[in-house]
Amino acid sequence: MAGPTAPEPFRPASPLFLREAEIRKGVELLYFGYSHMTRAIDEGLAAKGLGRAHHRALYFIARQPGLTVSQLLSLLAITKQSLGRVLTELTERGLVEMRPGDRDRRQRLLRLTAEGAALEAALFEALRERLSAAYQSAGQGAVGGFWAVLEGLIPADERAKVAALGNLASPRT
Amino acid sequence: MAGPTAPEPFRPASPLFLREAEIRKGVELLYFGYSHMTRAIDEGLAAKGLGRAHHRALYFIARQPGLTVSQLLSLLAITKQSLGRVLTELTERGLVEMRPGDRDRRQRLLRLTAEGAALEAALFEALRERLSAAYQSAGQGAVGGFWAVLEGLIPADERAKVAALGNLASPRT
DNA sequence: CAGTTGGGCCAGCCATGTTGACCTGTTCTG
DNA sequence: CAGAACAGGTCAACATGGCTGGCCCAACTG
Repeated sequence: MAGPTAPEPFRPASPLFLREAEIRKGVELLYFGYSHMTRAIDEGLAAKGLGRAHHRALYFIARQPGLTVSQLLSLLAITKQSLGRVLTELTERGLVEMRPGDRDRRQRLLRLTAEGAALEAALFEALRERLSAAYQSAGQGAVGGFWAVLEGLIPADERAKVAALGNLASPRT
Repeated sequence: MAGPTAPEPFRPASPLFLREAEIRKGVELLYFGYSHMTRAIDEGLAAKGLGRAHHRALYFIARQPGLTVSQLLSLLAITKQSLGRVLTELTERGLVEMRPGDRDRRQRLLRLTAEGAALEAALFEALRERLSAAYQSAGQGAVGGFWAVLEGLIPADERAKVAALGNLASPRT
């Protein structure tokens, strides 16, 4: 389409047209990186007869004990139905327990049982191995950049929810 | 678990026990970042009645025109069956075409039709918007770190395949 | 020629997402 | 206090995209 003249010159250009190669590299690394991270726990999950959906629920409940069903729904961005199935299975297996909120008794506050916490910790161990190896091979300086780009991918409203994950988690009291 | 004394001191510690918070932050950002990147194209795909699986195939065929079915299989890490379904649909819709290899006529070399290339380009546009916004908000310095950590998540053997993606792509000749 | 390899395809299963409707309690509000 | 709004649960039905195992043909390779 472009004339035959310009042989890909140095192009500072409009920032919305960063060089395609850089974008493709990001897309691909994000795809493969994410794949390998998630595969790290598949074995452990399969051993318990659980799937990735179960792990996501376990993970966020571990991260924010006492969160409500609708908070979890909004984090996972799936439907009530889909979450319901997963949550039912997890409670039936004694990995998660729910108790009514005391300010609002309609709510169910979710938390892991001891067994659930042990499973989550074991799965997290696999994630930690992968990620900490990646952090190390990249160097500590790289980690900040890693975080910053990913934060930029998350829409502003959701960014707040994600950032809050760490803060509210009850300390080991 | 730790005594009440040490208020989270500077801890060079064993590298396999990086602070849990840093690992969890990485896990979460990777999860949400990946989610939002992939959601960026769902609308465009739905408009054509295609799914994410179709996009992955389109993407890699666009990236490496002329690759064989088994090369694509090894990139996607799914089974022949699963890929077969997707590839059949894409060829039936005239988005992908296959021709026998000339050195080995058992192979099917995959490439996009003009229509397929147009669709891939349109979808890529959505990805580019998201990612380039993220690159910008993070700053160019961050991008290298982003790449480095993700590369560290990919096992060495696969890393070669991924890195080769860019190089072999036929230039716009 | 025999064996391996690249690719295709059948039937069936499973996990996980979706919709839409409808029900129960609980809380909030006029 | 009555009615609306809300948190949550549940049913039925369906779509997508993985998976297995088996069997096939054509082509390449020793």
